[in-house]
Amino acid sequence: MNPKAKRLPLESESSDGIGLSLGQQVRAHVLEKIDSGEWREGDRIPSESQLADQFDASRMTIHIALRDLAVEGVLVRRQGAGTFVAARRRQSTFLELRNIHSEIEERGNRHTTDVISLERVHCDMGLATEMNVAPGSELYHSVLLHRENGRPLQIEDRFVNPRFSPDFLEQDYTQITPHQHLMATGPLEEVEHIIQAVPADERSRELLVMAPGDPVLLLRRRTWSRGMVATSARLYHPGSRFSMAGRMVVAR
Amino acid sequence: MNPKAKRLPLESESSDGIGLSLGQQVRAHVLEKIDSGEWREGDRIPSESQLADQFDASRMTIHIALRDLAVEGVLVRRQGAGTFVAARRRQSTFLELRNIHSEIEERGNRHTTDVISLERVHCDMGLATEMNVAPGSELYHSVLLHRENGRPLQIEDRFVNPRFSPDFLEQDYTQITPHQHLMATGPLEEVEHIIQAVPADERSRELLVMAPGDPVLLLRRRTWSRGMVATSARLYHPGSRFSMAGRMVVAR
DNA sequence: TGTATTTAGTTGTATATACGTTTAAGACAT
DNA sequence: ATGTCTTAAACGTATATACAACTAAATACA
Repeated sequence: MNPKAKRLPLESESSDGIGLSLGQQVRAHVLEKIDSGEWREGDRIPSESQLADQFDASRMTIHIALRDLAVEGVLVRRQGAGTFVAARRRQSTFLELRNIHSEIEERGNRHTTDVISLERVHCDMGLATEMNVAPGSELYHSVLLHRENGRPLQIEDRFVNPRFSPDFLEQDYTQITPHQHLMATGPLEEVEHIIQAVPADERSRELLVMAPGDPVLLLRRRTWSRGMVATSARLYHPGSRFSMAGRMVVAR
Repeated sequence: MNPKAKRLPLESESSDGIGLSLGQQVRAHVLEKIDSGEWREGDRIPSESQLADQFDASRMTIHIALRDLAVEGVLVRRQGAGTFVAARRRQSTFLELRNIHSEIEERGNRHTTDVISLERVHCDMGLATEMNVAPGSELYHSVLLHRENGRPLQIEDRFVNPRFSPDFLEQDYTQITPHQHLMATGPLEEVEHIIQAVPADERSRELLVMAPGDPVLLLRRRTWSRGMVATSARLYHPGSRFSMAGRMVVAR
């Protein structure tokens, strides 16, 4: 690299990095490439030297920026091989977006889905609050029954914001899960979970083939994407056949 | 600092850092000081220059080591002020060690505890497996009723390994919670949580003053410390008055 | 006494350089 | 086709230096 004038600290002229230090610009650049999807999981990103040329920075500056991202788990670096986009961080079991499909398959069992209903609805006040839309707005509503080896395990009662997923009703939910479709539709930004034990209502008792007196373990989940409530789901499970477990090693 | 001979990479002579790079030695040193309790939360640690002298390293080497620890959340660094030991990382709501006392107080309510029983027991096969001790071993057993503003909210049914906390039975659980006592007894290493919805048994219905048909939200928790199962607890909550909620922003 | 101002100390950022370590791919011989 | 060797490329670690930015305490001043 040619000798270059000392740059004025904290005074950067780059088009997309106003006010950011060089290292921060590099960081932002990498995160933007990943967020935009241009660089995907496992992709190799440009080498330190290439980025150093591109940003007119020294290799050490690039090195430290990438190193930080590696410590944070965004990148994986392999000496001699290169720098790669890390696999998305797994969340802890409870807060993980529990995907009934993967869950069942991980146990080596067969997952099937019955579509109970799939329709447009207009929301009432309560639902409008829940989905953060205007009362009376159109929403998509699906009710599915998930089975493990034929045995009912979960009723998925879901409302979807059409603005988030306009083609939600056109999918074949015997083939993919709404979860899969929605995850492919937009980036997950925030999740809210509420766990409750409730008495079984009639629909649950019938669809889930529950014994009298057996309560329901209800998981309510709202997810945010692109700044809106993308979907709100109620997941009903038979208390006698379903529990949620998580184990964690305490940090430090 | 005096000019010093180039050190042979990866060949360190320090007493407690055999085979570790300089940066790793610094890292290990800092973590050891924190783990041993010599440096506590909020303490200011030696400056980069002091550590550089101490390790006969350049300030940049120290800087990068401390910077990494800051990214990981072990340290907090304030330009101009110094480097401090960070507060212990909070865990996410679900997996957080839910402490009924803080939970109630955070809502601005009054927490009281009834001691239902507190005794020595000898464990059967199932309990021995659960606590990972020999069948017939002595265990401590406590049953407490936690109230929020006088209203029953949780039955805490707990077994404790005497080897972990020999003085468990001598505490006054109307004043402190077992949770507080146990946390002060040893470092938390691992936690297992299982959440279930179960029909209310007679004891729960009575103690928790539950309506007929109201199910119990049961949280089972085992914690490991110093390599053993320190305690196993069953926390019973009235389904109609209790839910667990958690909200998280998705990483990245 | 109370308020600015200065100053020493500390971290933040960046560069240029040097050499070690690891990986993957190509060359080559078998 | 297979295995070995070489080599270029990529990351890892460390140093010395320079200056910017910030903080807290000391100092000067009104």
